[in-house]
Amino acid sequence: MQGGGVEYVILGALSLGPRSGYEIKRLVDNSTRFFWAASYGQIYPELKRLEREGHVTAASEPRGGRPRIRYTLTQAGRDRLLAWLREPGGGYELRDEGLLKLFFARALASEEVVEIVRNIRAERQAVLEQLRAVERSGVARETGALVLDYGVGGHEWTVEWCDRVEKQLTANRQTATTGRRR
Amino acid sequence: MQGGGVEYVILGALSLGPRSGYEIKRLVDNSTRFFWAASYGQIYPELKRLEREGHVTAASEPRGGRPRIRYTLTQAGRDRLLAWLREPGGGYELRDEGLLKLFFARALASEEVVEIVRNIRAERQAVLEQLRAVERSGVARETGALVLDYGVGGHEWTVEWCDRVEKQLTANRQTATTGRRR
DNA sequence: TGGGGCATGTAAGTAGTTACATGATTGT
DNA sequence: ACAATCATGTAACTACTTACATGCCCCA
Repeated sequence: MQGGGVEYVILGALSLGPRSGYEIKRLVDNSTRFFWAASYGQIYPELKRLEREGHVTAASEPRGGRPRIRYTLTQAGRDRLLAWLREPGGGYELRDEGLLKLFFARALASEEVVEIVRNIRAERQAVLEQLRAVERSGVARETGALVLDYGVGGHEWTVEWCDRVEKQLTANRQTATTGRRR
Repeated sequence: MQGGGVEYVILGALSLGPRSGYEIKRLVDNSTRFFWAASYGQIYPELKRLEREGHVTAASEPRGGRPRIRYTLTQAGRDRLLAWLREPGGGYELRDEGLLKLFFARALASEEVVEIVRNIRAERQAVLEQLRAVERSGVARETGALVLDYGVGGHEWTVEWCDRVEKQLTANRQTATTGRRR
């Protein structure tokens, strides 16, 4: 995936129908951002680039005195999207501060380690809530619902994992304090 | 978390004992990279910055004619690490091309959607294999083992999710083709 | 009449990757 | 003699975020 990847977010968003940059950003912010974020600083310049390359067309459609540029996918753009969808690749990258902390938590007392786990749990629980709100809002349709299901399920699993670990850590502390083992 | 975050990877790595930049990179590549990657282009300049700031000290310890700079955590550096570990924050960022494809897969026939799911599965299965290799190698100790357990469990869950979805999608296709429902 | 949302855009800065340059040592 | 690994470093580039600038529309 050369060129960053915003390209496909935009092509994908426009495959659902013509949209303005602002509307694409809205779509990103309440769906793809959970697995692929994008800022205005990426979206607007990329829309211009895609227009130059003939993958989208731009039409000025002001709403009242408010300017508005509606972008539409061209056939070339649709072909590009389909080609990408059919490519076998599909890597992922994660940057998780909570896990990084947990990884280096040896320097802490076990009560403090539990604190980190609780923070991770709270964080994921909050995301889970957001995902469930998306679910209720019914924004996700068709295949989009699959990804949502993955997100909800995965976060539920993570929250349960945190609960298990917390119990395990506090149990260890108990037996250690009581001196029953180790 | 200002300043990018490599800072804490390095501080954390050095909390396990003095190390060279090269050795830190090795540690990153076979453990933290799964949730926090770092390149030489980040590590070496950051080590110099941390030295200037008094969080680490550098000592030239050549191995034969081969140069080698061994960095050691100072008390200030250890304090910095502990302060960060105790901060409540702990966000995460994900960039997953497979999920992005799945999200926009409406443009594809259902056999091709299955193909995407299979690709995601293969990708995760490969990571799972790597994690299990780390597990067998016994590199992870103490709290590091917790994160490894999370990684293994999470990837197992994902692989199972892919299997469920694949079955579901092929079943739908069957009934659709047979005309039994919808 | 003021705040929030709609709407577009960019400049400046930060972060990160990649590729290259250099060279010694160890094991086969 | 050759490859792999140890070891340090940087220049150039790409990517991304943040903050700002601008201004209209709608509703309370």
